[in-house]
Formats: sequence, C-alpha cells, structure tokens
Amino acid sequence: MEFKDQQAIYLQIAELFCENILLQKWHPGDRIPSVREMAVNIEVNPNTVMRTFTYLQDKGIIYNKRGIGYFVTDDGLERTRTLRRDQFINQELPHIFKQMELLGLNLDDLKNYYTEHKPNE
Amino acid sequence: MEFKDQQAIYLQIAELFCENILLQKWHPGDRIPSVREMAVNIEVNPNTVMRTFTYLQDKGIIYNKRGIGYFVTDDGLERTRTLRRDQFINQELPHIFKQMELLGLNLDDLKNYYTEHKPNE
Amino acid sequence: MEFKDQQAIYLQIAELFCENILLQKWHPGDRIPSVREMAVNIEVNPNTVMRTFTYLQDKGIIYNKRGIGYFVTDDGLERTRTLRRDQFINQELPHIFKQMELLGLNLDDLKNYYTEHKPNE
Amino acid sequence: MEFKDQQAIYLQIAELFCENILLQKWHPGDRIPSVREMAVNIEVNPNTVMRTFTYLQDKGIIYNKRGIGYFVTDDGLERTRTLRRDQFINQELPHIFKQMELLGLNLDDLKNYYTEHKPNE
DNA sequence: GTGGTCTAGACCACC
DNA sequence: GTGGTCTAGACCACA
Repeated sequence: MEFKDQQAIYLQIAELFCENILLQKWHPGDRIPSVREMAVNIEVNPNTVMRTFTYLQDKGIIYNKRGIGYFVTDDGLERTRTLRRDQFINQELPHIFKQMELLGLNLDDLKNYYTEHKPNE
Repeated sequence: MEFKDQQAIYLQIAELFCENILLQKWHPGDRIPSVREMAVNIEVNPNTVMRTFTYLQDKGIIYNKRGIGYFVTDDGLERTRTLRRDQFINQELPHIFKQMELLGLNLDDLKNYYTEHKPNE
Repeated sequence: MEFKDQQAIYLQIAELFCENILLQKWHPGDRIPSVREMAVNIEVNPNTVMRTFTYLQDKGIIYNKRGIGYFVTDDGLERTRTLRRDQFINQELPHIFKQMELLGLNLDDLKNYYTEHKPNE
Repeated sequence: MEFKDQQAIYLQIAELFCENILLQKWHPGDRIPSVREMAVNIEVNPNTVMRTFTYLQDKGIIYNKRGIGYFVTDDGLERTRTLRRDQFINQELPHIFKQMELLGLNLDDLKNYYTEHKPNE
C-alpha cells in the first residue's frame, strides 16, 4: 500500500478503515484483521497499526475483546458517518466556499468539474 | 491572530497574504508590511513570518528590494489566482467529491449548505 | 456475563467466586461448578476459567479432587475474607484517601454518597 | 522516579501531571516541561512521555503550541477535577461500597482507618 | 494466537 | 530548541 507524505500514516490507515465501514465492507460486530496481519498486509510497522486501532477505539468506532481482537462497534457505521459528516460540513465546506468566493467560482463551475471528475474514479 | 493547529503557521500566514491580494487589498507593486511589523501584529516569531516571505517569493508572488522591503510582483494577482485555482481544482476538489460519495451527499445538499453558509460570512 | 476491559477476565471471575463464598452461596466443602460448565455459562474460554481455578487454589480457597472437581476448602470463607480485607485495607484504602484529599472530599461527602448508593444495590 | 508495575508508565505519568494540576503546582496557561526534559527527569523514554502528552491533550487538559511546547488549558484545573471526580464517584465508590458490604465494614471502620492513615502521608 | 507497552534510535517539520 | 512520526525489536499478560 502507498501512503501520501503529507498526512501521518496511522491516520491514513484510519481513513481506510472508515471507508471500509462506510462502504459496508466491514459491518458492526465484525472482527477486523489483527494488528500483525494488517501490518504485514500494508507493509507497515505493527506499532503504527496499533496507533490507528487506539485512535479509532477512542472514537468509539472499534472496540477490543481481550486476547481475541478488535471489532466494529454496534454503532460504528453511524459514528463514522457522523464523525466524517460533521468534519466535512463544519471544517471543509466553509473553507471550500471561501476559496470559491476568492477564486470567483460558483456552484455551476463546481458542477462541471463534478461531472468531469466523477467518471474517472 | 488565531491559528489552526493542523497546518503550519507560516502557511496560514501565506493564505492570509494571498487573500489580501485576491481581494485586492494589496495591489501589484505595493510594499507589504515588514517582517517585524507583521510579527508583532500577528504575535508570531519573526522567523516564522520570514518563512512565509521566502515561500511566497519562491512562488513569484512577492519580491524583495534589498534594504527596503517586500513588494507584490506585477503579476502577483494573476499568479496567486492561478496557484490557488490549480491547487483547488486538482487537489481539493477530487477529495471533496470522494467525501461526498462516501457520505452520500450530492450537489443539491452542497447547494443547501452553500446558501446557508454564504450569508454568515 | 459482561466483563470490564480494564481488568483480566480471570480475575473478574475470581471476584465473582469470592463473592459467592462471602455471601455464603457457596459453603466450605461445597463442590463448585466444573470448568466446562462455568465456561459455557459465562461465555468464556475454558482456559480462562481454568486460570481462575488455579489462582484460587493457589490462595488456598479452593482445592481439587482429581477426576471429581473443585471444592471450597474448609477455611475457604475465612481465607477469602482475610485476603480481601488485607487487600482492601492496605491497597485500596490508602489510594482512596489520597484521591479524596486531591479532590477535596471528606468523610461526610462519602457518607452522602453512601446513603445514595446503598439503596440502589 | 519509581513506577508501579501494574499500571502503564505513561498513565502513571499522567496521574502525576494531574496531581500537579490539582495541587496547583501547575496553573492554567503554564507551560509544562518539554518531552525531552521530562524524559530525562523521570528516566523514561521520550516516546513514553509523548504518549502521556497525547493522552492528556485528548482529554483537553493540556494543549500544544507548535514548536513551543505544551501548556495547561484554561479550564485544565476544572477538567482534571471533573474527570477524576466522576471517575472516583462512578467507578471507585460503588466498588468500595460493595467491598465494604461483603467484608462487613461500615463507615465508622473507614473513619478509624482514615484517622490512622492520614498522618502517615 | 491476541493486544499493550516500552526502549532505542532515527528523521522530519516547525518556531 | 520544540513536538510528531516511524521503525525495529523486545517482553509481557491474556485467551
């Protein structure tokens, strides 16, 4: 797996996890891969993965069963969605809108970019 | 002045400068405040301000007259606009669109937020 | 059965056993449920229950008859009481008192909480 | 500095910090010693100290000024007190009272121990 | 097998 | 000088 340089790896892993949950590849109650397993898969130090786990546990998105592993919490999907949505609306959107104003872009411009970008993904 | 914790202070100052140029508070050819002056105003280490100046000089947005100060370049407005526009379209927009997809938001939702946010600014 | 995350499960099971003895649900000489039985009941790995048994046997609270099962020792009640009392007085109380001092609580505050909590149990 | 073996070192350091705040050795707004400084003082790896800092920052008790250091938040004292008080009342007290009941101790017994222990500290 | 903690040492960005 | 992140490797308790 490849990581961007600008953001901490453990946070990029966290985003990956959140995407898996949002895309419902991982469901509430599911056991997620062990620290070591993940570490090998994405070619990263186990400590780094551990950090991601701790971070997400703190957010109430995953929890631990002693000696067994980590699991998505029952309200994990909901929490993830809320977390990301709030972040998006309260932090990213205002910034975006400010940018648009400064750059003289309007929603129609955005729409055009959207239709262009969308198919490439 | 207050700074976010997530982004380097010198970059936040750079943003401030760019805004001043885009909003045409500062025009091409204008002298901009000295390092010391800025440092005192925004309560920041002069080294940090210096870094902003170097950064913007590098982008061709400001230039230095030895012993006199820093000035907005003749094509400073244009450069700033291009710089920010490219950044916005190539880096921020794709990310935004991806988020929207994950969160199940569409352009109409955005529109609603837009009309809500706009008046507050 | 639900377990706290902060303490080893086998110790939490041990506490449960001690309570049963202190509350005289289990008397000296009584046979206590088998490992498997317990494991099924409280939904825990048999190894974990086994560990509790070993632990308590070590403390002289239960003993084993090969091929038959585990039994509360003749002085099991007494031992349990002593064990817990010592632990309580020498380890927990000093900590409690320190906390109270730091938090500015006194014995009267404790008394109030006591009268509040008691009826709920 | 000496650490107990039963609790993670980084948490014991956190407790130390909280005590300093509760005892008003450290006041809101104060800069606290740097990671490296602490690490040398208490003879622990800087990473371990870092972990404590991250933990307390998460609790809103300290915050970071980039490149300068960590500071006690304005409501640090209050937060610490609330945090510890809640923990004490909701988690420790019920356990204590349960123990007392099992062991046949009452508040007067506690009082006696209190007067005994107190002067030793 | 699982996670959890710690050390040692390195590198980086930032002030 | 400050913090922040990462790697490597070790040890431990627990299930």
